[in-house]
Amino acid sequence: MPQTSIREVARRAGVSVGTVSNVLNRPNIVAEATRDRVLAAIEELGFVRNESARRLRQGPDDRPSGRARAFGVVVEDLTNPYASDVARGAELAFEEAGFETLWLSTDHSADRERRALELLAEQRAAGVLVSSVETGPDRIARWRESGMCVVLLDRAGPDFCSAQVDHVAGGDIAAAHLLALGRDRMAFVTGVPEPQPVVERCEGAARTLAKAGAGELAVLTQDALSPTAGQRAARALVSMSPVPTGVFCANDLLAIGVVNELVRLGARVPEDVAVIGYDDIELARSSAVPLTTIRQPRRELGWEAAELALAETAEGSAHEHRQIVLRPELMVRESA
Amino acid sequence: MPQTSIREVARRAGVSVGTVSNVLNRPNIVAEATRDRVLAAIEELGFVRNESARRLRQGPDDRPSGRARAFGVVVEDLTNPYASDVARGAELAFEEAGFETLWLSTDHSADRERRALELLAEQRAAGVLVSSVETGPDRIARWRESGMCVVLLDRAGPDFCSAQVDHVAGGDIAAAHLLALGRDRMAFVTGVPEPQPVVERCEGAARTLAKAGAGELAVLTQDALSPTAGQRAARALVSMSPVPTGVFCANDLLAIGVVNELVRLGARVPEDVAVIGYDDIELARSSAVPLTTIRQPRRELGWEAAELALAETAEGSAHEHRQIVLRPELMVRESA
DNA sequence: CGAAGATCGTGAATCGTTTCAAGCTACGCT
DNA sequence: AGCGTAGCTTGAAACGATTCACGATCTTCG
Repeated sequence: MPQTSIREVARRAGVSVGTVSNVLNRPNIVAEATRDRVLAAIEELGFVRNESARRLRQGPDDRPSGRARAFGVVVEDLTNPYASDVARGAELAFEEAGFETLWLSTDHSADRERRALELLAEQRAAGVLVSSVETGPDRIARWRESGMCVVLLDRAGPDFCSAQVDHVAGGDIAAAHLLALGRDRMAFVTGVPEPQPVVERCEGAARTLAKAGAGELAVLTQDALSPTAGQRAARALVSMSPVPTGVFCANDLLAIGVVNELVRLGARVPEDVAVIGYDDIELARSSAVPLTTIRQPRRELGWEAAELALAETAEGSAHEHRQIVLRPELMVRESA
Repeated sequence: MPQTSIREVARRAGVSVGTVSNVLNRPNIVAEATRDRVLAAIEELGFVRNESARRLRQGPDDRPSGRARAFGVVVEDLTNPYASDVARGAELAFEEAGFETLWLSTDHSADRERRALELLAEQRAAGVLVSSVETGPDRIARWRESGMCVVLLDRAGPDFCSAQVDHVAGGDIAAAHLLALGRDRMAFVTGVPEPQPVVERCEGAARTLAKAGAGELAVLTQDALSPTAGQRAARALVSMSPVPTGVFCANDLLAIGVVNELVRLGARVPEDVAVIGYDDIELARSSAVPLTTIRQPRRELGWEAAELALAETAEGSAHEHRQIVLRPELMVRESA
């Protein structure tokens, strides 16, 4: 395990360590012959830069030392395609700006969230996009003080940059569409743990119903936001009296489960029950009854959040926090 | 940005830097009063350990210095639920052993793959699980020389530990099941870019067909492994003559698209065409026609790979490479 | 021919943390 | 009192890469 260091490369090439470093960082100021000799030595020894050492001693002597060229993206569950698409969008923006992206998921544990942010702080990441925020504001303030910029994903906060989708508007759009189809006995299907955005979708829908003078929005809460939970919800729906004529689901996975089980139980979609989902995952387009749904600009969300983080990093203390709100979009297919 | 360092904490608490370090790493050898004073100072100054410096100076003076307590998981596409489940399984094992996990995806780019592995090498990660391997063996050998252990995911290699699912057996199981149902006009639906495992599933199925003396396996290659690609495949299937009676799909997403479109086009599943998928994603269970599919032990795969990596790291040079092969399992539902 | 640039290389200082040998106290024992 | 010991603390030496003020050559031109 002889950690090949820059020093051994220098010895092998018959130059000083400073020159090796120059070959690595400003190849153009080194004479070609020397450069080739150094590169050859690097190749022969299989030298790989030690990023820790590099970060430790960094920046011209006045600048604060040692920020990594990396951002973290902390979300609740990376196995959820919504989250991984947002992360991917962010990664694209960061990559373009020459930054690495660290994907971290908290799996709904406050402990893991704290751990993830602590990790990023210890790594001296340039900043972080967080969607899951269980941590108290004091602790966040502290990380920020230590120089890491924090952008909220899908949440808002007075002292933060944030990028979010207008979920209230999404709920409104969905409910208005169902009302326009004459479906005024409406149910909202959701599952726990219920993320804030889902709560807002429900509010938006409820408000629109109230404004239109239609009946109450019946809320069915399942134990997850998954297709199988949707199937259970469908069974509950058909046993209600009267059976709702419009169903708005907290996400597409639920909606797909609801539609499949409704069809299975003999209800026609959308004739008997109109169903509308949320997210526009790829499957929505190609399920048995193509799903009408609310499309969220997912990659764009991640991309915009990343741009905010990059701006905040670049602008330094002159920075003013900005809140970006993206509007979701109704995709009309066949289920409603 | 005054990077609060251990030195300032020491000054504030009126102790030496060595003592602060001891509070951080071996709290029990420090007198309680001192420890409290140091902890208070840390709290007041908002001190966060600099992980780069820590890693740089590490290990008792003989051991090779500076391996991070982190492993990388490099897969092709983290937005694919299969990959993220494998990664999650690995993360669980690593977490239990006190290691961090870095998720990296290559998005089918050899460049990004090289970048990802280079990144891990530069970070001095303890090791890496890779499923995407476009990189030549010489370069891998080099990383390994530099002390990083490499475990192959879903691939095998003579000089590596590896964990994989027996895809040939998976193809065999699927084809045998369809044969047992009397479906001997069989098609295989796949998409490009076609991962090695998919190629093996196809081989397994073809071999089983040949052994049974049934007809050729017709192969339909689409431009992706997605539901919409599946829909296109379905349209191609019904225009074949004779129309195949059994369809084996490279993954469940394709299969769901195939089933939905077949139903839409008026074919009955499984009466007219039996369809079998691969992966057993959650949706397979709850699609319009619950999907018969081959279940892969995904988290377990990640977990086992992680255990191999941990073992290799622990055993050092005494280590002997092991190949783990997990067997997939037939899940009979309604589509076949 | 000699001074002024231009072009390259050098090597010591530095980043923040951990480790370890050595030092310091307070205490118990003879 | 003298000595040993246990319990804490100290301070300096690493770790590996980067930077920067200086040298050392080599060109160019009055």
